[in-house]
Amino acid sequence: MASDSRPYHHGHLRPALIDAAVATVEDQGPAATSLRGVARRAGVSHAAATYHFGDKAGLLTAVAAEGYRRLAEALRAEDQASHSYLEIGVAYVRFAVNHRGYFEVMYRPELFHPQDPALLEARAAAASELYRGDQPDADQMATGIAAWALMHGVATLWLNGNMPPPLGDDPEAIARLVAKHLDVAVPGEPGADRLRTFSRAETLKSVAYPVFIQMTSLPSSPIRP
Amino acid sequence: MASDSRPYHHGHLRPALIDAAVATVEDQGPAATSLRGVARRAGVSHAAATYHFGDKAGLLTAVAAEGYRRLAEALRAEDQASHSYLEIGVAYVRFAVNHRGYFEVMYRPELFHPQDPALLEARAAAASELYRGDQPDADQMATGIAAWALMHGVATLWLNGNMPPPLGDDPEAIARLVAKHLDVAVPGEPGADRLRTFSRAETLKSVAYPVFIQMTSLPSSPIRP
DNA sequence: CAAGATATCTGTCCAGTGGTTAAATCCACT
DNA sequence: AGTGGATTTAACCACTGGACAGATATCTTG
Repeated sequence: MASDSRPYHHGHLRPALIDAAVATVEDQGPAATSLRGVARRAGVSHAAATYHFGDKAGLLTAVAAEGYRRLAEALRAEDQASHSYLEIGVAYVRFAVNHRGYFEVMYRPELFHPQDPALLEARAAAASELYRGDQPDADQMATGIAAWALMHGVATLWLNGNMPPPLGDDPEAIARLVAKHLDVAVPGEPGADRLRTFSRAETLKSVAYPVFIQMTSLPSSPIRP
Repeated sequence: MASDSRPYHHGHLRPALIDAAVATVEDQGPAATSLRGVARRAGVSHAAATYHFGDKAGLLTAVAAEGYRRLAEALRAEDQASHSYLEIGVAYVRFAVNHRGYFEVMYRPELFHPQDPALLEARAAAASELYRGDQPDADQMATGIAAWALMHGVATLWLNGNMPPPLGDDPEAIARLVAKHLDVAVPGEPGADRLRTFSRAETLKSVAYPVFIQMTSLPSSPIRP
């Protein structure tokens, strides 16, 4: 009832526009992504997109929110599959590379509405799905940030084309290689010496997830006034 | 001879436009930066900017090139001042934060002409200034990439407003905190066990710089076709 | 099933943008 | 003085994001 020959009502235009936006970001880059181009790609007028999302930033806000949902799902799936902290980090890089359309929007707050309730809720939902424990202390948080920053750095440098070619063209392999240099021991914590590497499942709940939930408390990006 | 009351010829329009572009990126963000806005800021018509840089991407190419020059200068100065590998990493983060107008352009190759000769030369000059040694092997390179990715991740997460507030608002302090978790030992290298931390000057030439020079060999960013 | 009411989408208009081109202005040199 | 080249402006084009009125479809409610 909605696919005869271009009916007046699309039926599922909202998700179709998000898909079109992601696809456009993926092959044109975020800078060259236009509201009208996305609408054209979906086969509707640009005003239809405005109706659903308010403005261009609103569309990209929806892209970012959906991205957080999918990132959370990917990390959760990897957790259940491998129970490996290292592999969760690798999954983060894999997500960035395989879904760069989402990823490249998610970490450019100047492109969307960083205070949008739906976006915040998607982040919070992702976090609450992952996090089930106590608040981390400062040392635990620093450890988690180190892991996150390392994987985020690998992902962004790879996406920017800044990885030295001799390292090969497999971003996941690079992530594993680099992760060997991360020391996830929490200083002063009992058993710290046997947690030197990035691969103990036990550190998962106490190190990575606390960081992820803190992420959701959003520092209301100090970027633009 | 060039500052009476708005002479027809500016005299130093090229650098003035670069400054205006950096300032605009700094307080509007890269997405909202327009060629016309930059020209207005410099007090000239947009066509004058086009004359000097060809197009908007050309202007941002010049911004990126100048950014690489300044980054190299900052890292070199820190090296001579402290001889500390850790502090060079901190200086990288400091540069990103204090000169975000440059930094945010440098790592967005979709904004400029990544193959521009002047840009490549600036990167190469920065690298040759820093690098004076042999080609690194794969292990050394992985170690350097780990350090670079970690600091790059800290810098970008901070710029994006994604650092958890409890960590404080000093990005350099966060960089030092996080760096404690980086293990710069090169596996299988003699003396690896005593290089566990991120602060030995001796590792400087053999770890950080090789990465930086490899960076200049430019993988011709696989990003956009 | 008729008749609003509502949701969804289009067409049109506006100011602003990036880019091109011709013309104007200035400067250096003879 | 005046010619030639460098620099800048002005005018134009196609496009963008956004606003709005109106068209079309769907949903209610009688």
